[in-house]
Amino acid sequence: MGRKLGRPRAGKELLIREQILATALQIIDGEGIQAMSMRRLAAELGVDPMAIYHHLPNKEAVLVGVTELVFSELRLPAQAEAPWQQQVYAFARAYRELVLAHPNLVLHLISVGTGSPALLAANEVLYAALARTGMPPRRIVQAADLVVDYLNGWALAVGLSQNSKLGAAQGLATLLQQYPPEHYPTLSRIFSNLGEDEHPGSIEEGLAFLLAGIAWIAQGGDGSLAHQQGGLARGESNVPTGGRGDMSFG
Amino acid sequence: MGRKLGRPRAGKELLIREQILATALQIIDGEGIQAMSMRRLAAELGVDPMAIYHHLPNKEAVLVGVTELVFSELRLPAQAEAPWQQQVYAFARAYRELVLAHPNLVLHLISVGTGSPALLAANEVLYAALARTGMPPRRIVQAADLVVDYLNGWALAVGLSQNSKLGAAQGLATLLQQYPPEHYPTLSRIFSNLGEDEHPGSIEEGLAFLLAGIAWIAQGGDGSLAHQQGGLARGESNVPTGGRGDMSFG
DNA sequence: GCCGTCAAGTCTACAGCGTAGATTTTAAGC
DNA sequence: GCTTAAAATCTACGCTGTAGACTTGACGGC
Repeated sequence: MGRKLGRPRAGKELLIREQILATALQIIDGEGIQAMSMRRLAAELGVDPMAIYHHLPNKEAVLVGVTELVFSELRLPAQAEAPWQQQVYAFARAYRELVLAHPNLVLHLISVGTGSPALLAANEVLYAALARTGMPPRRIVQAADLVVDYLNGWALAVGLSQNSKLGAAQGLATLLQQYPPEHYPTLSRIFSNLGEDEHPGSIEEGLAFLLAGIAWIAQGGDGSLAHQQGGLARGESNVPTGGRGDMSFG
Repeated sequence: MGRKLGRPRAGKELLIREQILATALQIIDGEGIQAMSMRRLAAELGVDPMAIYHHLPNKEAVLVGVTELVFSELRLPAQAEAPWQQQVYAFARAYRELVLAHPNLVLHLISVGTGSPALLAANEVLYAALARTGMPPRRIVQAADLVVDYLNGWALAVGLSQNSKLGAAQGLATLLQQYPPEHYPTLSRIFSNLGEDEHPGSIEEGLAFLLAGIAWIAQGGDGSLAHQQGGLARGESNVPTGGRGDMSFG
């Protein structure tokens, strides 16, 4: 019988860590993360399920390994001479490419990725770009958190809308059609006056808003509501800008 | 034996949809979403696992029901007179309260929530606030997407860091200590010049940047890199602002 | 009052999951 | 040459979601 037992000849091992992770990524990219079971992965490798455990301690380790494999593809063009806005754009684009290449892995990219050295390098680029604004460290960290949170939120939306191929706003528009227009007047008005050719995968528009805000505050804007026509005068803002978690309504 | 069979007396039903969802939420809040199995839920209700299926078609329906239950708690103060920035803040705060009250449900709040009528009402508030900036519909949708994506990214970070109680930047700082400072010079410099008392749960600072950017563009800023000292002069920006998905590096 | 239909709950069972433990064979180290 | 350890397999356990059959009692129509 073709039943194989015992340790294989040298160099004839059936499995290596690299192959396991590559195959796992293939399954995830092709059929989603829920299709990636240890048994399925083993079948794909033509091997007993338990064989994998000689190379990786458990399923979580496989997923972490796959995530690090993907993050290792992250390559940033270190253009130290460019304006900081372009550097942030470059950071965002690199992350965007990763997410669009592996949308089914998005959740793990966001959660597991934090521990990856490749991500540290990427953050070095982001922080260096933001440091060139001249803002104090505290503001830089806040701005970086803002950029990262936005990109993660956008990435998650991409990952979730993989099936429906709709952006968040697009899904809202569809849902809206089930109700009479007067029920949600603003939404109805705005979406009826909107062109058809929006592309939800874009990240530029959001970043444009975001970088404008960072630039404003870096220039000396106080982040309050003061610099808006018809807004509050400087000093009478009642939105806490440096508060310590006071979010109550009262 | 205490073995119960058959249809119960009128009014003596052991289960109602409402109780099932409330108990499921209790499990999720207390022990995380992975603890919420149908068997566990049934045990908590003192009932056979299959009994649940007479009230909800499957586990996914339970989770959707729980999500809608939580979203139904979302109540926005409709202060139509306030400046639009404060209205956006109010929207963000309401969402924040929801997330902090049920961090273990974050992923479902983001993904399943889209179909909930309560979320439509919340979006009506957000869009109405942004419409008061005077921006054209296309910009309003972009700004709303930005706000929603940021809040979702922030919420996901809260959900993921529930165990470690660390913010994204805080986790970065910890990871950074494993390497010599000269390896990631900018990160090292910034984090060493940073106070200890950062509170990662805050959303105000990010929103301050974000609203500043929206206000700038609403005032007539073009969203390019032009309005930054030392940046590009107006018109020579090579960052696409109205592009159609052209994200290539070349 | 009676009877068919349906609803609520139980019980059994199945396929799939992650993985612990024992077993077999062979490569590598002393 | 002997010992140790590694690679792969096999079996088995407890867990999961849920399909299907069964029991009992409520309810509507006659």
